[in-house]
Amino acid sequence: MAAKGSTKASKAELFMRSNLAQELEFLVARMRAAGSARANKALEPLGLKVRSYSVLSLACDDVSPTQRDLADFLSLDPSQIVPLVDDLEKRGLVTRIPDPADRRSKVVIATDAGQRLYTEARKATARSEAEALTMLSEAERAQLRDLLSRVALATP
Amino acid sequence: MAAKGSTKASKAELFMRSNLAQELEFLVARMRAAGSARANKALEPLGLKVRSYSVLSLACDDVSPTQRDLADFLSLDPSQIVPLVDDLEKRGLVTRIPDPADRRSKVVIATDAGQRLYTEARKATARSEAEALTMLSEAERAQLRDLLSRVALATP
DNA sequence: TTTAATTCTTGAAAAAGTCAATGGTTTATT
DNA sequence: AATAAACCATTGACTTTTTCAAGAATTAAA
Repeated sequence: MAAKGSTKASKAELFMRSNLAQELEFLVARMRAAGSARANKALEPLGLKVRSYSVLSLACDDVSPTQRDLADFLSLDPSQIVPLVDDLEKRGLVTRIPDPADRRSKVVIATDAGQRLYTEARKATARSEAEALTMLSEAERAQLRDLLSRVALATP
Repeated sequence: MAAKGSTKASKAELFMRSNLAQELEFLVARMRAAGSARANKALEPLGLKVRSYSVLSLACDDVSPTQRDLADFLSLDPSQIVPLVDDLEKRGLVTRIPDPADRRSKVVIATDAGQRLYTEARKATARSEAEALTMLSEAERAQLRDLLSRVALATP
């Protein structure tokens, strides 16, 4: 093959040096696109997506999340939580428990079946995350996790 | 006010310690949600969104992106690029130039007006990014940028 | 030359996001 | 205590985004 102006490899490098590629917002969006595609694939055999997995995870945790809590923490509209919990509840993975302290709220708690499925799902997302981070050392992964959590969990 | 079991502050801390909050995928999704909301607001006065800004940025750069390049680099379907470029082109900010080397492709290049708007828009996104990173030192921001770019720009 | 791939584009369908309104409940104000 | 204001889950309408498949034009491979 003769020189054709630009090979595929050098073009990729060109894009990596673009101004946009230096912007954090772009890098985060790109990482999220690749990451959620990969995670969705890993979760598919379990009948979960990133969204429903996130709800299930919090329902398994000891945080006793109300649906409002879920909406806030997952950056979703409260109306989006409804069908997510509906689906998990229909499948017997979580239950809505009216909060005794505030009967407006419903706390979403995992059933035993939900806990078991979560254990499997967590393995899948861990593998998926490891795949995404092969180019980083263990120390670098810890560093990235620390920096990201400080930014992502900052109280607005 | 009497102790009510859990204050709002301690509940937030509880969520921050949840298993989900340790997952990179989740942190990235959350950071992206907050970041793109903020950036969209910052770009609104200029008639841009994160998407159209990204296209404009690459059209201003010296990478001569085809629409396919834009789709790949921005993690979008090629059919999503069409209306984005349509809009920018209607506003006289970019032009579609048929690639002489491959007449199937169209290279998207910014006009002078596009370059000028981009200069303003870049200031807005820079401010937006700075707002999001107030809790990090300059060294930590550089570190985060480095780690993120190594992950987000890795050749799949 | 024929076949296969690729690029842009269109259009349809599914999924996700936004927003206002409602019934039931709690908090704040008077 | 009574009234008003605020809040939660849910519904429904609406817009935007995403995903796919197909087609015309062009290039690459056989």
